Amino acid sequence: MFIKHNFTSESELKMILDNIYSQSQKGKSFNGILEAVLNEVTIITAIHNIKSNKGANTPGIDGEKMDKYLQMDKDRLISLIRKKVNNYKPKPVRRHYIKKSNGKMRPLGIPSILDRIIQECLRIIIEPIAEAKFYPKSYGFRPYRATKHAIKDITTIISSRWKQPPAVAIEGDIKGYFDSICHRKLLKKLWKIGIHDKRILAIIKAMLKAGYMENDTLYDTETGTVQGGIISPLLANIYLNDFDWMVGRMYHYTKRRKSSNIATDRTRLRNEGIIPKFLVRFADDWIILTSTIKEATRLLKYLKKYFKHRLKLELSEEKTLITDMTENMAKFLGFMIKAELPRKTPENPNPSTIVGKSYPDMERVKTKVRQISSELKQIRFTGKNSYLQATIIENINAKIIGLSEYIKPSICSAAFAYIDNAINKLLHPLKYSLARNTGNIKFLYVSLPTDNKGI
DNA sequence: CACTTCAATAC
RNA sequence: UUUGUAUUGAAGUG
Repeated sequence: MFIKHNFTSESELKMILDNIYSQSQKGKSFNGILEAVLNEVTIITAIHNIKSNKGANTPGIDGEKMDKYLQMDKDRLISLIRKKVNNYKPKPVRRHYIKKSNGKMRPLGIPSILDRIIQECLRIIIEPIAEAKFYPKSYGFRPYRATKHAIKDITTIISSRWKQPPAVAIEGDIKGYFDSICHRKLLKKLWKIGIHDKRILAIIKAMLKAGYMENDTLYDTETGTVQGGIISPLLANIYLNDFDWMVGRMYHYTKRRKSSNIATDRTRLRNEGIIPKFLVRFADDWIILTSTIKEATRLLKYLKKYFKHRLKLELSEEKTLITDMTENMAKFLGFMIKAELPRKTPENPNPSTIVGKSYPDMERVKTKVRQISSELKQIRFTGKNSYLQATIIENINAKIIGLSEYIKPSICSAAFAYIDNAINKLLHPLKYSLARNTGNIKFLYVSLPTDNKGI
């Protein structure tokens, strides 16, 4: 279908986007996308969306900052963007390396501000098309979805009364995912997902092929989508969407599923010899739950080939693991997942059905606590400067709350006790105290010293 | 009550 | 020192 593109207000744009989503969900494809992308309202909202991004003042290769475009006359800016997009030649991205948590370096590609604006214009229109066709159990980079939903999904799958629970996990790790995406295959998938506008595909292709500048030398980008590009997360999800549904069709979304009653369906599938398989994905991190080691091994062998030939991606030999969660824990998104009998309760003194449980990954918690502790020690060197002390404490509070909120959805009492203990030990000699909220969940919070309460 | 802006954290 | 999403906190407008 043709996308309406004569909208004149932001609310009208929102309605059109809602409509695109529901049409796309019905399997429709779209053309005339470029006109909607270059509508004045789209351009203005794109700038509005990204103007206060953290990197708005960090320029790309051309040295221009966001201010320049914010100060520019509106009509001039719009015609500038339209002119640029016509026969689009995006600037190469600026290379910058940042440290990852594991010590390795991550190559960022920083597009010029104008290219970022254009990417956001595209994202606004394309996102609802893709979003409607995405696999429901893909959680990374998607609106209204977070890691806790992915974890919850896994534990409920294990817990939902099975004859033979899917307690064997294939933990998948894709080597250098963003940087390995095959341009040709990605463009095919964009078409397949419903983007039937050749001009849009040409623009995206130009973005992918923009190249990068490092030490005044221009390098080609023959694979990958730049980490730092506004549409990159969306493209990354589109690239793995076929994989998601391929695994999904093996069991959860199989065409053999007929009954609305899950239990009868399950029995029938079992009688047909179909073994449960559930994929949960978060960006490049994925896990498949199945019932036996044998089936997991068989599937993994197939998936390695699938990734290599169908996606031109490689699975990490060391980090792609098969785990029997009744014996060992699987790691996913900073959590440890276990399949075990539930705790004994008066109502259920002899539990027999296995349930899925998630715990914080204590190794990660410990390294986070070490980081926080070293910052906490800085307070000693502030002397009597209470303003400086308050700043440090505010900052540490933010970190403790951030960590607590993240691990809260799992079984976290042991982790909280650990954090509590570690921080308290440091606080005692510093004569600070630890506040604790009164709710049912214990969580840690370094309180401001009483004489600093007013700041 | 609903909406906006600005910090920070996690992946 | 980028991008995306989620979360928490603060401030403001009607």
